[in-house]
Amino acid sequence: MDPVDRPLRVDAARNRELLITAAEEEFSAKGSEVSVVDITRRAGVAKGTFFRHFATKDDLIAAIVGRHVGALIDVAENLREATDPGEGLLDFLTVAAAQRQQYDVSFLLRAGDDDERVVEVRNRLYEAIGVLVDRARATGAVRDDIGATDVILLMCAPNHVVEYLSSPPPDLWKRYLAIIFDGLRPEGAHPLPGREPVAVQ
Amino acid sequence: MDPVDRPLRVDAARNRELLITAAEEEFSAKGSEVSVVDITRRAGVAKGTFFRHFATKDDLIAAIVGRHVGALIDVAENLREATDPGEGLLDFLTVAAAQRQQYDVSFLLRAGDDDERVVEVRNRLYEAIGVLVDRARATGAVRDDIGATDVILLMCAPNHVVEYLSSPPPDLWKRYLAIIFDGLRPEGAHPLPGREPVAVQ
DNA sequence: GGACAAGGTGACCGCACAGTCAACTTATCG
DNA sequence: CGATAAGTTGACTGTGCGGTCACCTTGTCC
Repeated sequence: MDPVDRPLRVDAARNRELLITAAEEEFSAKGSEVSVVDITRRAGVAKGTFFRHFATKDDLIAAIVGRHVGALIDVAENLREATDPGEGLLDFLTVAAAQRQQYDVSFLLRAGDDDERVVEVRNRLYEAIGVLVDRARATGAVRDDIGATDVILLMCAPNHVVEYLSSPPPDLWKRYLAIIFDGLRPEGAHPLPGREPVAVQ
Repeated sequence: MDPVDRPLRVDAARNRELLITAAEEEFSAKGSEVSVVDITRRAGVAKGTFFRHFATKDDLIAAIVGRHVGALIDVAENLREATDPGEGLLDFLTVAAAQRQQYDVSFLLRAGDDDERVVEVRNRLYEAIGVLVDRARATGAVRDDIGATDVILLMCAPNHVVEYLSSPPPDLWKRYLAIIFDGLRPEGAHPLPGREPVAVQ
């Protein structure tokens, strides 16, 4: 339908990148309470420019999520071949938490978000995590009564819990990832109530 | 200073209670994104009535936090005498999570909240938790490299993680409390990176 | 270099929000 | 009762938001 996939003019490409970067920085600094003018002010462009590149604010969010979750999917897929699957899963969770420490877009993954692009990339990520969890469980690196959904739900917790501090040390999340991962190990595990929830979304 | 502490007129007392209850229900249903008109509509009173009882929206929030956190402080103080301190700590975390399942006001406890009434009641809660953690650690029920601040930070995680599902089973938090508490036990604990953060706020 | 489409701009719109207030209603008390 | 202070009401204000658009600027291509 589109006549040609004509490339962006150089100034347009630069402004688009400025907007995405500015948005990441704003979301990182202020959480989810960021307005379009906040973003354009940091990017140094006018409001109209924002809406030339992104039809709605949610479009920009989908672009950011695509970028970050795409990177995470790559990490997860590379770790499929890890010789020690338990280490592979822990490595993935570490990379994921470190990424969120810089640009936390995890609130964009919460259920109830109806944007189809976000849902699609989220599902691809969750499939990739499922592979890592299954391998880790098969080798006894994690307890056998947990599944991929459990890991997905717990994945963001190390980053979230440190937000109760007003200025947490930048790598405090490592401490809570270690505690939670110890809870996933088979040694000294107490039986879990209920059953694994069926799926995310 | 006040001339007399004259009691509220009966209709005023009833409306005040209606507003607090309606606010709890709204916060419980929609999270933190609740407007004053949402609350007054559910309470069945006009907007002006809200602002006669609470000077600002934050005043109402402080009243709700006071009520809920006060109840939690009572629970923590009663569990000081528990014969098994490990069970006592787990009982406290269970009651706290169950309470949040109904009315989650944990977002009101996040750092950066400047309301002094909220800060004061929060600190009293954290002191009470500190006693429970110290006793549990002294008897070897929890690993010796964690402290009260760690438990405080992890306390809300079981409720938060289930919010990534669109309609989680109502007691799914029990599963993640069990996993996290297993991570706090001494059996099979791997050494933690970093050190315990100094304090909340 | 000139023509023109692509891109940039900021005043503007409609809306939802927290908070105000003058006019009205009612519980309380002698 | 009747008087009056206490409480209620909803239209109103000001602010900030996401999004629009007519006009202006500039990169691109011959």
